[in-house]
Amino acid sequence: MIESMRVLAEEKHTTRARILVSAEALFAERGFEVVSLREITGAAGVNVAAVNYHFGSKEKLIDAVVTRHLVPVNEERLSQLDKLEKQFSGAPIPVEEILKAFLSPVLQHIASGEMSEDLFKKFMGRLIGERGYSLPIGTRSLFAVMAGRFAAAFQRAVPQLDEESALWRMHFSFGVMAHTLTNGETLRQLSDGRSGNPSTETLLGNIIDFCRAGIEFEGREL
Amino acid sequence: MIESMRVLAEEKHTTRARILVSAEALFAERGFEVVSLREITGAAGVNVAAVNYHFGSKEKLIDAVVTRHLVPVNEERLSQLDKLEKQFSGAPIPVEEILKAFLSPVLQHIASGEMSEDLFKKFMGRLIGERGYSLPIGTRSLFAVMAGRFAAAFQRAVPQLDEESALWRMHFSFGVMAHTLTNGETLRQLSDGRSGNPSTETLLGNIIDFCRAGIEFEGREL
DNA sequence: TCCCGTTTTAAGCATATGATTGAATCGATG
DNA sequence: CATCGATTCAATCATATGCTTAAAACGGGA
Repeated sequence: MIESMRVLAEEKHTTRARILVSAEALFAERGFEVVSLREITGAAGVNVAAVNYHFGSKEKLIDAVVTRHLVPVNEERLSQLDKLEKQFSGAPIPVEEILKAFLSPVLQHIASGEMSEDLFKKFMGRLIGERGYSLPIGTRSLFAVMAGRFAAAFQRAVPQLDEESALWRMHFSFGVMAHTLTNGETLRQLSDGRSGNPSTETLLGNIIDFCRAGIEFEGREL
Repeated sequence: MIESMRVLAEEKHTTRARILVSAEALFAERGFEVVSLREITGAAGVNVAAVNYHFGSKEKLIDAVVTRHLVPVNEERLSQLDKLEKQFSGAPIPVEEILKAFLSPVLQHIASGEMSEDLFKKFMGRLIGERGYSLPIGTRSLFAVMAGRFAAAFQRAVPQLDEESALWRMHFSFGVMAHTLTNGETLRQLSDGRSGNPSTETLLGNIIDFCRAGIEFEGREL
Protein backbone atom coordinates (compact mmCIF):
# COMPACT_ATOMS: atom_id res chain seq x y z
CA MET A 1 0.00 0.00 0.00
CA ILE A 2 1.23 3.43 -0.89
CA GLU A 3 2.44 5.49 2.06
CA SER A 4 -0.12 8.23 1.62
CA MET A 5 -2.87 5.64 1.88
CA ARG A 6 -2.18 5.59 5.60
CA VAL A 7 -4.18 8.77 5.98
CA LEU A 8 -7.07 7.28 4.09
CA ALA A 9 -6.98 4.18 6.20
CA GLU A 10 -7.28 5.95 9.53
CA GLU A 11 -9.98 4.95 11.96
CA LYS A 12 -13.40 5.95 10.76
CA HIS A 13 -15.05 6.58 14.10
CA THR A 14 -12.74 9.25 15.41
CA THR A 15 -13.86 12.87 15.50
CA ARG A 16 -11.15 13.85 13.05
CA ALA A 17 -12.20 11.20 10.56
CA ARG A 18 -15.90 11.98 10.94
CA ILE A 19 -15.15 15.60 10.08
CA LEU A 20 -13.13 14.62 7.02
CA VAL A 21 -15.85 12.34 5.70
CA SER A 22 -18.65 14.84 6.22
CA ALA A 23 -16.59 17.71 4.87
CA GLU A 24 -15.55 16.04 1.63
CA ALA A 25 -19.11 14.98 0.87
CA LEU A 26 -20.44 18.51 1.42
CA PHE A 27 -17.54 20.07 -0.47
CA ALA A 28 -18.13 17.78 -3.43
CA GLU A 29 -21.84 18.44 -3.47
CA ARG A 30 -21.93 22.19 -2.94
CA GLY A 31 -18.43 23.66 -3.13
CA PHE A 32 -15.59 24.46 -0.78
CA GLU A 33 -16.38 28.09 0.01
CA VAL A 34 -20.11 27.92 0.53
CA VAL A 35 -20.18 25.03 2.99
CA SER A 36 -19.93 26.28 6.58
CA LEU A 37 -18.14 24.68 9.48
CA ARG A 38 -21.45 24.30 11.28
CA GLU A 39 -22.91 22.31 8.40
CA ILE A 40 -19.88 20.06 8.43
CA THR A 41 -19.81 19.50 12.17
CA GLY A 42 -23.57 19.16 12.23
CA ALA A 43 -23.46 16.39 9.65
CA ALA A 44 -20.57 14.76 11.45
CA GLY A 45 -22.32 14.96 14.81
CA VAL A 46 -19.40 16.67 16.50
CA ASN A 47 -18.82 20.04 18.11
CA VAL A 48 -18.01 23.09 15.97
CA ALA A 49 -14.79 23.72 17.83
CA ALA A 50 -13.51 20.29 16.82
CA VAL A 51 -12.57 21.55 13.37
CA ASN A 52 -10.28 24.21 14.75
CA TYR A 53 -8.91 21.83 17.35
CA HIS A 54 -8.04 19.10 14.85
CA PHE A 55 -7.24 21.11 11.74
CA GLY A 56 -6.53 24.67 12.86
CA SER A 57 -8.87 26.46 10.48
CA LYS A 58 -11.40 25.89 7.74
CA GLU A 59 -8.75 26.51 5.09
CA LYS A 60 -6.50 23.86 6.61
CA LEU A 61 -9.44 21.46 6.69
CA ILE A 62 -9.97 22.04 2.99
CA ASP A 63 -6.28 21.40 2.43
CA ALA A 64 -6.49 18.19 4.43
CA VAL A 65 -9.49 16.96 2.45
CA VAL A 66 -7.89 17.83 -0.88
CA THR A 67 -4.53 16.34 0.06
CA ARG A 68 -6.12 13.17 1.38
CA HIS A 69 -7.63 12.34 -2.00
CA LEU A 70 -5.39 14.11 -4.48
CA VAL A 71 -2.09 12.70 -3.27
CA PRO A 72 -2.93 9.01 -3.69
CA VAL A 73 -4.53 9.68 -7.07
CA ASN A 74 -1.47 11.57 -8.28
CA GLU A 75 0.86 8.92 -6.88
CA GLU A 76 -1.09 6.27 -8.70
CA ARG A 77 -0.92 8.32 -11.89
CA LEU A 78 2.84 8.51 -11.62
CA SER A 79 3.05 4.83 -10.80
CA GLN A 80 1.03 3.90 -13.88
CA LEU A 81 3.15 6.16 -16.05
CA ASP A 82 6.25 4.51 -14.61
CA LYS A 83 4.90 1.13 -15.59
CA LEU A 84 4.15 2.32 -19.11
CA GLU A 85 7.60 3.80 -19.55
CA LYS A 86 9.21 0.54 -18.48
CA GLN A 87 6.85 -1.38 -20.71
CA PHE A 88 7.66 0.74 -23.77
CA SER A 89 11.29 1.12 -22.70
CA GLY A 90 12.00 4.52 -24.20
CA ALA A 91 9.69 4.26 -27.19
CA PRO A 92 6.82 6.74 -27.32
CA ILE A 93 3.80 5.61 -25.32
CA PRO A 94 0.51 5.68 -27.24
CA VAL A 95 -1.62 8.70 -26.34
CA GLU A 96 -4.48 6.47 -25.33
CA GLU A 97 -2.32 4.71 -22.77
CA ILE A 98 -1.12 8.00 -21.32
CA LEU A 99 -4.68 9.25 -21.01
CA LYS A 100 -5.68 6.01 -19.33
CA ALA A 101 -2.83 6.34 -16.86
CA PHE A 102 -4.08 9.81 -16.04
CA LEU A 103 -7.78 9.01 -15.73
CA SER A 104 -7.99 5.48 -14.41
CA PRO A 105 -6.58 6.33 -10.96
CA VAL A 106 -9.74 8.35 -10.47
CA LEU A 107 -11.71 5.20 -11.11
CA GLN A 108 -9.53 3.16 -8.78
CA HIS A 109 -9.95 5.72 -6.05
CA ILE A 110 -13.69 5.48 -6.51
CA ALA A 111 -13.46 1.71 -6.35
CA SER A 112 -11.47 1.94 -3.12
CA GLY A 113 -14.71 3.08 -1.53
CA GLU A 114 -13.33 6.16 0.16
CA MET A 115 -15.99 8.31 -1.46
CA SER A 116 -19.03 7.42 -3.50
CA GLU A 117 -18.57 7.46 -7.23
CA ASP A 118 -20.97 10.32 -7.73
CA LEU A 119 -19.38 12.44 -5.03
CA PHE A 120 -15.81 11.80 -6.04
CA LYS A 121 -16.41 12.80 -9.62
CA LYS A 122 -17.86 16.11 -8.49
CA PHE A 123 -15.04 16.50 -6.02
CA MET A 124 -12.35 16.06 -8.65
CA GLY A 125 -14.14 18.46 -10.93
CA ARG A 126 -14.43 21.14 -8.27
CA LEU A 127 -10.76 20.82 -7.50
CA ILE A 128 -10.00 22.48 -10.81
CA GLY A 129 -13.19 24.37 -11.47
CA GLU A 130 -13.44 26.06 -8.11
CA ARG A 131 -9.94 26.19 -6.68
CA GLY A 132 -8.21 26.75 -9.99
CA TYR A 133 -4.81 25.16 -9.73
CA SER A 134 -4.11 26.63 -6.29
CA LEU A 135 -3.50 23.35 -4.55
CA PRO A 136 -2.41 22.81 -0.94
CA ILE A 137 1.30 23.53 -0.54
CA GLY A 138 2.05 19.98 0.46
CA THR A 139 0.66 18.63 -2.80
CA ARG A 140 2.20 21.11 -5.22
CA SER A 141 5.54 19.47 -5.86
CA LEU A 142 3.93 16.09 -6.46
CA PHE A 143 1.41 17.71 -8.76
CA ALA A 144 4.13 19.59 -10.63
CA VAL A 145 6.20 16.43 -11.06
CA MET A 146 3.15 14.52 -12.26
CA ALA A 147 2.07 17.22 -14.71
CA GLY A 148 5.60 17.57 -16.06
CA ARG A 149 6.02 13.85 -16.56
CA PHE A 150 2.71 13.57 -18.39
CA ALA A 151 3.45 16.61 -20.53
CA ALA A 152 6.76 15.04 -21.55
CA ALA A 153 5.04 11.75 -22.31
CA PHE A 154 2.48 13.49 -24.52
CA GLN A 155 5.25 15.29 -26.36
CA ARG A 156 7.09 12.09 -27.07
CA ALA A 157 3.83 10.51 -28.23
CA VAL A 158 3.07 13.23 -30.76
CA PRO A 159 6.48 14.35 -32.00
CA GLN A 160 4.99 16.43 -34.81
CA LEU A 161 3.77 18.87 -32.16
CA ASP A 162 5.90 21.59 -30.65
CA GLU A 163 6.08 21.79 -26.86
CA GLU A 164 3.58 24.65 -26.70
CA SER A 165 0.88 22.85 -28.65
CA ALA A 166 1.40 19.65 -26.69
CA LEU A 167 0.97 21.51 -23.41
CA TRP A 168 -2.20 23.20 -24.55
CA ARG A 169 -3.71 19.99 -25.81
CA MET A 170 -2.97 18.38 -22.48
CA HIS A 171 -4.75 21.24 -20.75
CA PHE A 172 -7.68 20.92 -23.13
CA SER A 173 -7.95 17.30 -22.09
CA PHE A 174 -7.97 18.27 -18.44
CA GLY A 175 -10.83 20.62 -19.27
CA VAL A 176 -12.87 17.82 -20.77
CA MET A 177 -12.32 15.70 -17.69
CA ALA A 178 -13.02 18.44 -15.17
CA HIS A 179 -16.17 19.60 -16.86
CA THR A 180 -17.55 16.16 -17.52
CA LEU A 181 -16.81 14.86 -14.05
CA THR A 182 -18.42 17.86 -12.37
CA ASN A 183 -21.38 18.40 -14.65
CA GLY A 184 -21.88 15.00 -16.20
CA GLU A 185 -24.97 14.30 -14.18
CA THR A 186 -26.47 17.70 -14.99
CA LEU A 187 -25.76 17.17 -18.67
CA ARG A 188 -27.61 13.89 -18.60
CA GLN A 189 -30.64 15.49 -16.94
CA LEU A 190 -30.65 18.41 -19.37
CA SER A 191 -30.56 16.21 -22.44
CA ASP A 192 -33.73 14.55 -21.24
CA GLY A 193 -32.56 11.00 -21.71
CA ARG A 194 -31.11 11.58 -25.13
CA SER A 195 -27.57 11.31 -23.79
CA GLY A 196 -28.28 7.92 -22.27
CA ASN A 197 -26.97 6.82 -18.90
CA PRO A 198 -23.46 5.62 -19.56
CA SER A 199 -21.52 3.90 -16.81
CA THR A 200 -18.52 5.71 -15.45
CA GLU A 201 -16.27 3.33 -17.37
CA THR A 202 -18.08 4.02 -20.63
CA LEU A 203 -17.98 7.74 -20.01
CA LEU A 204 -14.27 7.73 -19.27
CA GLY A 205 -13.73 5.65 -22.40
CA ASN A 206 -15.54 8.25 -24.46
CA ILE A 207 -13.51 11.02 -22.85
CA ILE A 208 -10.31 9.18 -23.69
CA ASP A 209 -11.37 8.67 -27.31
CA PHE A 210 -12.28 12.33 -27.67
CA CYS A 211 -9.04 13.57 -26.15
CA ARG A 212 -6.91 11.10 -28.04
CA ALA A 213 -8.29 12.35 -31.33
CA GLY A 214 -7.74 15.95 -30.27
CA ILE A 215 -4.20 15.34 -29.16
CA GLU A 216 -3.08 13.19 -32.07
CA PHE A 217 -4.69 15.49 -34.63
CA GLU A 218 -2.01 16.28 -37.19
CA GLY A 219 -3.03 19.75 -38.28
CA ARG A 220 -4.56 20.59 -41.59
CA GLU A 221 -3.14 22.10 -44.71
CA LEU A 222 -3.99 25.74 -45.21
CA MET B 1 -28.67 46.07 -33.49
CA ILE B 2 -30.17 43.10 -31.75
CA GLU B 3 -32.95 43.93 -29.31
CA SER B 4 -31.13 42.59 -26.26
CA MET B 5 -28.24 44.92 -26.99
CA ARG B 6 -30.41 47.71 -25.61
CA VAL B 7 -29.58 46.63 -22.10
CA LEU B 8 -25.87 46.68 -22.85
CA ALA B 9 -26.15 50.12 -24.37
CA GLU B 10 -27.72 51.78 -21.35
CA GLU B 11 -26.13 54.88 -19.86
CA LYS B 12 -22.89 54.11 -18.10
CA HIS B 13 -23.01 56.73 -15.40
CA THR B 14 -26.24 55.71 -13.71
CA THR B 15 -26.17 53.94 -10.38
CA ARG B 16 -27.73 50.86 -11.92
CA ALA B 17 -25.11 50.68 -14.64
CA ARG B 18 -22.24 51.30 -12.23
CA ILE B 19 -23.42 48.37 -10.14
CA LEU B 20 -23.63 46.09 -13.15
CA VAL B 21 -20.12 46.96 -14.32
CA SER B 22 -18.55 46.54 -10.90
CA ALA B 23 -20.47 43.36 -10.19
CA GLU B 24 -19.58 41.57 -13.40
CA ALA B 25 -15.89 42.36 -12.98
CA LEU B 26 -15.85 41.05 -9.42
CA PHE B 27 -17.95 38.02 -10.35
CA ALA B 28 -15.60 37.16 -13.20
CA GLU B 29 -12.52 37.57 -11.04
CA ARG B 30 -13.61 35.81 -7.86
CA GLY B 31 -16.94 34.06 -8.37
CA PHE B 32 -20.61 34.78 -7.94
CA GLU B 33 -21.18 33.49 -4.44
CA VAL B 34 -18.11 34.80 -2.66
CA VAL B 35 -18.39 38.42 -3.76
CA SER B 36 -20.46 40.46 -1.29
CA LEU B 37 -22.86 43.26 -2.03
CA ARG B 38 -20.66 45.63 -0.04
CA GLU B 39 -17.66 44.83 -2.21
CA ILE B 40 -19.72 45.51 -5.30
CA THR B 41 -21.25 48.76 -4.10
CA GLY B 42 -17.92 49.84 -2.66
CA ALA B 43 -16.21 49.38 -6.01
CA ALA B 44 -19.08 51.11 -7.75
CA GLY B 45 -19.06 54.00 -5.31
CA VAL B 46 -22.75 53.69 -4.52
CA ASN B 47 -24.78 52.87 -1.45
CA VAL B 48 -25.34 49.25 -0.43
CA ALA B 49 -29.09 49.64 -0.55
CA ALA B 50 -28.90 50.59 -4.20
CA VAL B 51 -28.56 46.93 -5.21
CA ASN B 52 -31.79 45.97 -3.55
CA TYR B 53 -33.50 49.10 -4.81
CA HIS B 54 -32.51 48.54 -8.45
CA PHE B 55 -32.39 44.76 -8.65
CA GLY B 56 -34.37 43.43 -5.69
CA SER B 57 -31.77 41.01 -4.34
CA LYS B 58 -28.27 39.73 -4.89
CA GLU B 59 -29.60 36.72 -6.76
CA LYS B 60 -31.53 38.96 -9.13
CA LEU B 61 -28.42 41.06 -9.65
CA ILE B 62 -26.51 37.92 -10.63
CA ASP B 63 -29.33 37.06 -13.01
CA ALA B 64 -29.20 40.54 -14.52
CA VAL B 65 -25.44 40.35 -15.04
CA VAL B 66 -25.64 36.88 -16.55
CA THR B 67 -28.57 37.72 -18.78
CA ARG B 68 -26.97 40.94 -19.94
CA HIS B 69 -24.02 39.10 -21.44
CA LEU B 70 -25.33 35.64 -22.16
CA VAL B 71 -28.37 36.63 -24.17
CA PRO B 72 -26.57 38.64 -26.87
CA VAL B 73 -23.89 35.95 -27.14
CA ASN B 74 -26.48 33.21 -27.55
CA GLU B 75 -28.48 35.29 -30.01
CA GLU B 76 -25.36 35.83 -32.06
CA ARG B 77 -24.62 32.12 -31.94
CA LEU B 78 -28.06 31.34 -33.30
CA SER B 79 -27.71 34.05 -35.92
CA GLN B 80 -24.40 32.63 -37.13
CA LEU B 81 -25.85 29.14 -37.25
CA ASP B 82 -28.78 30.50 -39.25
CA LYS B 83 -26.36 31.97 -41.76
CA LEU B 84 -24.48 28.69 -42.03
CA GLU B 85 -27.64 26.70 -42.58
CA LYS B 86 -28.73 29.02 -45.35
CA GLN B 87 -25.26 28.92 -46.84
CA PHE B 88 -25.15 25.12 -46.87
CA SER B 89 -28.87 24.88 -47.69
CA GLY B 90 -29.65 21.61 -46.00
CA ALA B 91 -26.29 19.94 -46.51
CA PRO B 92 -24.32 19.08 -43.36
CA ILE B 93 -22.28 22.00 -42.06
CA PRO B 94 -18.60 21.24 -41.43
CA VAL B 95 -17.85 20.70 -37.74
CA GLU B 96 -15.27 23.44 -37.79
CA GLU B 97 -17.85 25.97 -38.96
CA ILE B 98 -20.30 24.94 -36.27
CA LEU B 99 -17.64 25.28 -33.61
CA LYS B 100 -16.72 28.70 -34.95
CA ALA B 101 -20.35 29.78 -34.84
CA PHE B 102 -20.44 28.73 -31.23
CA LEU B 103 -17.17 30.28 -30.10
CA SER B 104 -16.71 33.40 -32.17
CA PRO B 105 -19.63 35.31 -30.60
CA VAL B 106 -17.58 35.23 -27.41
CA LEU B 107 -14.82 37.02 -29.29
CA GLN B 108 -17.23 39.51 -30.78
CA HIS B 109 -18.66 40.27 -27.40
CA ILE B 110 -15.16 40.91 -26.13
CA ALA B 111 -14.51 43.16 -29.08
CA SER B 112 -17.67 45.11 -28.33
CA GLY B 113 -15.81 46.41 -25.30
CA GLU B 114 -18.48 45.65 -22.75
CA MET B 115 -16.03 43.75 -20.61
CA SER B 116 -12.28 43.36 -20.87
CA GLU B 117 -11.08 40.31 -22.73
CA ASP B 118 -9.47 38.80 -19.67
CA LEU B 119 -12.54 39.31 -17.52
CA PHE B 120 -15.04 38.10 -20.06
CA LYS B 121 -13.21 34.84 -20.61
CA LYS B 122 -13.26 34.13 -16.90
CA PHE B 123 -16.87 35.20 -16.75
CA MET B 124 -17.97 32.78 -19.45
CA GLY B 125 -15.99 30.01 -17.82
CA ARG B 126 -17.56 30.61 -14.41
CA LEU B 127 -21.01 30.57 -15.93
CA ILE B 128 -20.65 26.86 -16.47
CA GLY B 129 -18.07 25.96 -13.89
CA GLU B 130 -19.73 27.65 -10.96
CA ARG B 131 -23.41 27.94 -11.76
CA GLY B 132 -23.65 24.60 -13.50
CA TYR B 133 -26.31 24.99 -16.13
CA SER B 134 -28.77 26.69 -13.79
CA LEU B 135 -29.24 29.83 -15.82
CA PRO B 136 -31.60 32.74 -15.12
CA ILE B 137 -35.16 31.78 -16.01
CA GLY B 138 -35.36 34.46 -18.69
CA THR B 139 -32.42 32.97 -20.57
CA ARG B 140 -33.34 29.31 -20.37
CA SER B 141 -35.55 28.98 -23.39
CA LEU B 142 -33.07 30.82 -25.59
CA PHE B 143 -30.28 28.64 -24.24
CA ALA B 144 -32.29 25.48 -24.79
CA VAL B 145 -33.13 26.47 -28.35
CA MET B 146 -29.51 27.33 -29.03
CA ALA B 147 -28.15 24.10 -27.53
CA GLY B 148 -30.73 22.02 -29.39
CA ARG B 149 -29.98 23.66 -32.72
CA PHE B 150 -26.24 23.14 -32.28
CA ALA B 151 -26.68 19.55 -31.18
CA ALA B 152 -28.74 18.88 -34.30
CA ALA B 153 -26.12 20.56 -36.47
CA PHE B 154 -23.37 18.44 -34.96
CA GLN B 155 -25.39 15.31 -35.55
CA ARG B 156 -25.90 16.15 -39.19
CA ALA B 157 -22.20 16.89 -39.50
CA VAL B 158 -21.12 13.52 -38.15
CA PRO B 159 -23.80 11.11 -39.35
CA GLN B 160 -21.73 8.08 -38.39
CA LEU B 161 -22.40 8.99 -34.74
CA ASP B 162 -25.54 8.11 -32.85
CA GLU B 163 -27.39 10.91 -31.09
CA GLU B 164 -25.96 9.98 -27.70
CA SER B 165 -22.35 10.13 -28.81
CA ALA B 166 -22.89 13.39 -30.66
CA LEU B 167 -24.39 14.98 -27.56
CA TRP B 168 -21.54 13.87 -25.34
CA ARG B 169 -18.92 15.09 -27.76
CA MET B 170 -20.63 18.46 -27.86
CA HIS B 171 -20.52 18.57 -24.08
CA PHE B 172 -16.87 17.58 -24.10
CA SER B 173 -16.22 20.56 -26.35
CA PHE B 174 -18.03 22.86 -23.95
CA GLY B 175 -15.74 21.53 -21.23
CA VAL B 176 -12.65 22.43 -23.21
CA MET B 177 -13.96 25.93 -23.73
CA ALA B 178 -15.10 26.51 -20.17
CA HIS B 179 -11.91 25.25 -18.62
CA THR B 180 -9.61 27.03 -21.02
CA LEU B 181 -11.46 30.33 -20.82
CA THR B 182 -11.51 30.30 -17.03
CA ASN B 183 -8.08 28.90 -16.31
CA GLY B 184 -6.15 29.78 -19.44
CA GLU B 185 -4.17 32.48 -17.73
CA THR B 186 -3.33 30.25 -14.79
CA LEU B 187 -2.22 27.51 -17.15
CA ARG B 188 0.14 29.88 -18.87
CA GLN B 189 1.66 30.95 -15.56
CA LEU B 190 2.01 27.37 -14.36
CA SER B 191 3.81 26.23 -17.48
CA ASP B 192 6.43 28.88 -16.84
CA GLY B 193 6.47 30.29 -20.34
CA ARG B 194 6.57 26.93 -22.05
CA SER B 195 2.97 27.30 -23.22
CA GLY B 196 3.74 30.62 -24.86
CA ASN B 197 1.40 33.57 -24.82
CA PRO B 198 -1.09 32.91 -27.58
CA SER B 199 -3.55 35.60 -28.56
CA THR B 200 -7.18 34.92 -27.85
CA GLU B 201 -7.73 34.27 -31.55
CA THR B 202 -4.90 31.74 -31.68
CA LEU B 203 -6.14 30.04 -28.53
CA LEU B 204 -9.71 29.76 -29.84
CA GLY B 205 -8.31 28.40 -33.08
CA ASN B 206 -6.47 25.70 -31.18
CA ILE B 207 -9.58 24.89 -29.18
CA ILE B 208 -11.56 24.54 -32.40
CA ASP B 209 -8.95 22.24 -33.93
CA PHE B 210 -8.87 20.08 -30.83
CA CYS B 211 -12.63 19.78 -30.59
CA ARG B 212 -13.09 19.22 -34.30
CA ALA B 213 -10.74 16.25 -34.18
CA GLY B 214 -12.53 14.87 -31.11
CA ILE B 215 -15.95 15.28 -32.65
CA GLU B 216 -15.14 13.95 -36.12
CA PHE B 217 -13.19 11.00 -34.76
CA GLU B 218 -14.59 7.92 -36.46
CA GLY B 219 -14.07 5.30 -33.80
CA ARG B 220 -11.51 2.55 -33.92
CA GLU B 221 -11.82 -1.08 -34.77
CA LEU B 222 -11.71 -3.39 -31.76
C1' DT C 1 -41.28 78.43 -5.72
C1' DC C 2 -43.57 74.49 -4.34
C1' DC C 3 -44.80 69.83 -5.08
C1' DC C 4 -44.17 64.94 -5.64
C1' DG C 5 -42.41 60.89 -7.43
C1' DT C 6 -37.74 58.94 -7.94
C1' DT C 7 -33.49 58.01 -6.11
C1' DT C 8 -29.92 58.01 -2.62
C1' DT C 9 -28.38 57.74 1.96
C1' DA C 10 -27.01 56.39 6.84
C1' DA C 11 -28.36 53.46 10.20
C1' DG C 12 -29.87 49.32 11.73
C1' DC C 13 -31.86 44.36 11.73
C1' DA C 14 -31.52 39.48 11.93
C1' DT C 15 -28.69 36.05 10.94
C1' DA C 16 -24.55 33.55 9.78
C1' DT C 17 -19.78 32.88 9.78
C1' DG C 18 -14.90 31.38 11.45
C1' DA C 19 -12.62 31.39 15.49
C1' DT C 20 -11.66 31.30 20.66
C1' DT C 21 -12.19 30.41 25.48
C1' DG C 22 -12.30 27.97 29.76
C1' DA C 23 -14.52 24.52 31.95
C1' DA C 24 -15.92 19.67 31.75
C1' DT C 25 -14.96 14.96 30.30
C1' DC C 26 -12.33 11.20 28.89
C1' DG C 27 -8.71 7.71 29.22
C1' DA C 28 -4.39 5.84 29.69
C1' DT C 29 -0.71 5.50 33.21
C1' DG C 30 1.11 5.17 37.61
C1' DC D 1 -8.10 5.55 42.79
C1' DA D 2 -5.55 9.81 41.50
C1' DT D 3 -3.15 12.33 37.97
C1' DC D 4 -2.53 14.60 33.85
C1' DG D 5 -2.49 15.28 29.06
C1' DA D 6 -5.71 14.87 25.23
C1' DT D 7 -10.18 15.75 23.74
C1' DT D 8 -14.89 17.53 23.76
C1' DC D 9 -18.24 20.85 24.93
C1' DA D 10 -21.35 25.02 25.53
C1' DA D 11 -20.94 29.66 25.33
C1' DT D 12 -19.24 33.61 23.35
C1' DC D 13 -16.52 36.93 20.33
C1' DA D 14 -15.87 39.90 16.50
C1' DT D 15 -17.08 40.37 12.11
C1' DA D 16 -19.58 39.85 7.79
C1' DT D 17 -23.57 39.03 5.22
C1' DG D 18 -28.15 40.15 2.66
C1' DC D 19 -31.70 43.00 3.36
C1' DT D 20 -34.86 46.74 5.27
C1' DT D 21 -36.21 51.19 6.88
C1' DA D 22 -37.16 55.88 7.27
C1' DA D 23 -35.43 60.09 6.45
C1' DA D 24 -32.98 63.06 3.27
C1' DA D 25 -31.70 64.74 -1.38
C1' DC D 26 -32.70 65.21 -5.99
C1' DG D 27 -35.14 66.97 -10.17
C1' DG D 28 -38.53 67.92 -13.49
C1' DG D 29 -43.31 69.97 -14.09
C1' DA D 30 -47.03 73.04 -12.21
